[in-house]
Amino acid sequence: MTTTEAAVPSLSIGEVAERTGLSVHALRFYEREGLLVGPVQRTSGGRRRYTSFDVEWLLICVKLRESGMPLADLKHFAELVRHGPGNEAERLRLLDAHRQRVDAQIQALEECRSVIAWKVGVYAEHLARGEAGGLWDPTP
Amino acid sequence: MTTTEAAVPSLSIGEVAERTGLSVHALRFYEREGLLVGPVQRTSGGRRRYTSFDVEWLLICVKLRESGMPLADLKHFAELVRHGPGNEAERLRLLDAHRQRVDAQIQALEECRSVIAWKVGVYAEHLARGEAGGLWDPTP
DNA sequence: ATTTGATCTAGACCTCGCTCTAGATCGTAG
DNA sequence: CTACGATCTAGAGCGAGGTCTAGATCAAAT
Repeated sequence: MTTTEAAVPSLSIGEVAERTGLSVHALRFYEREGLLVGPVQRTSGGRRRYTSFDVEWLLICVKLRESGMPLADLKHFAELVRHGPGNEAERLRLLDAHRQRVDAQIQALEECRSVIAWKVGVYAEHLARGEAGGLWDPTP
Repeated sequence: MTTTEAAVPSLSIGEVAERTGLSVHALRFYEREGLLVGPVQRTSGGRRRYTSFDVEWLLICVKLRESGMPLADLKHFAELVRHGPGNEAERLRLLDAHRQRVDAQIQALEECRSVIAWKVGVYAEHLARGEAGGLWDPTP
């Protein structure tokens, strides 16, 4: 013990859950599914200890998941990183493909947004006019 | 109440599937789940005939679903419309709440996008430099 | 020493949103 | 009339992504 603690903080699963927004269940699930780059360290008593690298990786996972990357792709990415250098081109392809999907998703959402906003406007106007106006039903 | 009888072509389920992008299975499923405003008309032989109103509504449903509205909310919206006028304020709330969620989603995606784009940049640069550079692993 | 709370494993279970199957019927083309 | 494809119903099945349970163990506080 003594001086080395500050360099490798080593968090418990609960602390990691707090920091990543994932539940402890999800953390264990991700590990089982092979979504982590390396095996999580354990204490003598068998409890998980996460390094800051683990947490960083998990934060990336969260971002990728948030943006709709399937767990399978995440797993693939983790495998690539796990096998070390030499496959950066593939990692790049994977990420870039995902970025493109995200772009498409943003575009689609913006289109939806404008359709919805227009509808909201229709209803708002209708209400403002004291609901006397003609609002035909299969909502215009 | 509509002006043109000829403008109500009455489509089969297959045709509606084509036009909406939903499968025939999904169309029957949506109907069972009460996601449609009215009951779909039937031929004497029991086959569904969709009006252009049905199709319009379904196209709205598709947009709302695409942007992540759960079927339960869609059902609620359909119920409001089904019960006719008088609840426009609630319809407005429902749609506007969804619009806000979509906005948040777009924002989140844009954040993800920039994180990913940055990472793509890191890998690309690394590769351009002939992968001699230092790429530490839990992907920087 | 005891209690309390966090964590452990393995595996069952859940929600969501469809998708598919089976077996019957309809309707049109030859 | 016969075939054949589209449609019908009821209900089972599926894949994704977790979530939850049971029963045990660990670690810290009283």
